[in-house]
Amino acid sequence: MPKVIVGLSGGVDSAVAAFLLKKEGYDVIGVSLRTWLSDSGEEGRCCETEDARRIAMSLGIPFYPLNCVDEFKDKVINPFIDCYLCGRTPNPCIECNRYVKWERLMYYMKVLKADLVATGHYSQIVKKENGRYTVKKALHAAKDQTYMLYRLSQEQLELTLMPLWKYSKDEVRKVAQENGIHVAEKPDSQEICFVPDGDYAAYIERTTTSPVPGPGNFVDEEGKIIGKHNGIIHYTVGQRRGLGLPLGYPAYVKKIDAERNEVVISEEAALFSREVICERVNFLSIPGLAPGERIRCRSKIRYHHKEQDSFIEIIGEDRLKITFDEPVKAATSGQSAVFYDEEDCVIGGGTIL
RNA sequence: AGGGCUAUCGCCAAGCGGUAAGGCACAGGACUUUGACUCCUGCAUUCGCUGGUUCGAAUCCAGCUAGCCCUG
Repeated sequence: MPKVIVGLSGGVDSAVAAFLLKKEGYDVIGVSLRTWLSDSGEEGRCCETEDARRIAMSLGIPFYPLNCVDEFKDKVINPFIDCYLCGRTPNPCIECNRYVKWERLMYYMKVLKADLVATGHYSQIVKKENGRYTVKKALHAAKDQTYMLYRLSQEQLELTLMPLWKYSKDEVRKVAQENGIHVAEKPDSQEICFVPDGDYAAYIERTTTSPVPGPGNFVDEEGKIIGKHNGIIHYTVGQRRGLGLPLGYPAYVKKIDAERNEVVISEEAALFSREVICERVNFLSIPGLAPGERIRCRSKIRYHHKEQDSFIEIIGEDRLKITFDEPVKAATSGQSAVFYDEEDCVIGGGTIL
């Protein structure tokens, strides 16, 4: 049977993924990626090695805790910080998946002479008729994680198994319970794994050696000063709470102007736009778009967003334009947009400019 | 110095003699493998102060205080 390297996070999902693969007869090896260490030495939710070790032991599979703190810092944390310092809003999970998780899993797959890697993501990997690999929305849309996976490479997808694609979260927990997996009731992960307290701004301030932009002005769309902000890293486009601006109507962040150290405020209606431009585009189900080619798809501009009818087209060197039928709210620079075809497969995605 | 107007939650603001609307802001919670959004809950025993009238006053009266406007 093929030998498969399973990334064990210490949570239920990857544990059950490993369990299912073993049951199917795969030669399963558990691997845990230690991606960061907090000041106190505690581990984040994404890499709780001890839980992972116990899971591997109870499944009776070999287990290797692997250190990738340096890569994680280089590929995820530093870009995350730089992104905020530029007034944008990063999505570290997407970068981590592509450049740390899969990169490392594939590396150890080769080192351990395994054939495949596997994770506990809720997503299906499919090979399209054109020979390209892509991810397809999981059967249970509530847990669909294709959005976080759009940046994976063809090679990564080709050699990956995601056994949970047809399961719901409840079913996964049930499988865990029935088979004595001790993390069956463990809560889902949330927050940024390397910022367990959720205060990412404080994290940036104590972590970076770069100067962090300080307080500046809140301005309205005409540029009129309407208040003081605490520093641009504290805000994100579409944000409402925490502004402290009693304008009489709900006030939202429309734009962050890092150059002027200003945060532009508007009412909700001004947040909508039909066109969104992306960079760093990665295609999955198709090799790319020809100049002038314009295809119909459904696109989402954030993880918790349902896909909206749209067209996509290339408008320049690594620039893709999405045109939505109906305006979408608060497209946020730094977040990702992902495009789906009529079969719920990911066409590709990119970072919103 | 005269005349007028206004004083209700952090901000805005209803109320006009019958026992304090609402919005914004804020806090807490839910949701969530990113950040947001959203949703739910909470948020003035008290109406500038002191007296008075009344069964009953934020609402009427008087004085005081503060702010704004006009005239000098």
